[in-house]
Amino acid sequence: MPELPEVETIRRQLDKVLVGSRITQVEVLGNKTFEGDSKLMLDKLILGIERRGKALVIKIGEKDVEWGILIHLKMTGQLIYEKKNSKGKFEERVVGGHPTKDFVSSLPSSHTRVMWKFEDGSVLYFNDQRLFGWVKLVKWEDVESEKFILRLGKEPWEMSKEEFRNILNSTKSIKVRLMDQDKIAGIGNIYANDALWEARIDPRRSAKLLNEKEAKCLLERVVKVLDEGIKYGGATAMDGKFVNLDGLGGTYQDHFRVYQREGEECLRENCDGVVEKTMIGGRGTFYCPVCQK
DNA sequence: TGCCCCCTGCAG
DNA sequence: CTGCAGGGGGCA
Repeated sequence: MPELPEVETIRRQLDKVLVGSRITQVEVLGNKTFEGDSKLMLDKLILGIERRGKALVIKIGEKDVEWGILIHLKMTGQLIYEKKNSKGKFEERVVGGHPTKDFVSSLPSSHTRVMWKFEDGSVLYFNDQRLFGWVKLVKWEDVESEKFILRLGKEPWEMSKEEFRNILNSTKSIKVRLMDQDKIAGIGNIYANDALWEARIDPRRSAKLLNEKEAKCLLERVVKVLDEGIKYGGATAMDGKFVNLDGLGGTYQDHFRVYQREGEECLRENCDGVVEKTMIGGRGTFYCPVCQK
């Protein structure tokens, strides 16, 4: 469910609350989510929180032995950090991921798959409704050679316009290509739709038919909407349900260009188009048929 | 390169 | 009840 801006928001939040904590207990519920020997995480310190594309990497260790906890939230994964005071009252709750009532319910919930408990009594929950997400423990030196990490393309910010043009050499639709994590990492359905609207490009067009100017513009707009997504803390649709929580209630949804705006007026000045919805590669695709060519 | 699959839950 | 959900892997 989360794309790069949502995962980056979660990363920044966890970085503030988790680094320096010591894991005292780990619980794995069910056998689908976690891969590795969970006992190896016991007594380790959280050293840092990193991100690779849409995956999080929590660096843990003790002395010279370091491990990486790879986490992919896929469509419905959530990370919820909860800290209570000595009276058992919520002191802090940091949430990120798929917007369900799990965010405001008592934990663990029926969707909790992994729990990490820390020395100070705080707990990190990995919840996942649809069981697509995964958590994997690997030695730190093996993180970069993990299959998922190894395949990832560059982040949009690191990509030159020449490199971007090269990855567009495909008969696939431009939208499908933008979302191909092996080619460029981090873009999902929301930001692909919105970046294409920004660049005035029809998402159904074949990637290889974009000219140099269009490709350059598109890369700029990808960076623009991702930056904006991060600035607004990602997109969530919890509609104020974050009351009393120091949460990750992002507000990018208030800035959607076309995503989920089917039937509404195109936001471009002097365009009288109405946003349409179609399916590309099995994913809902929103665009303005008037100004996106 | 397209399709189907992994799953659960919710809106229409 | 069907279709759809912000992801990605495997298959031919």
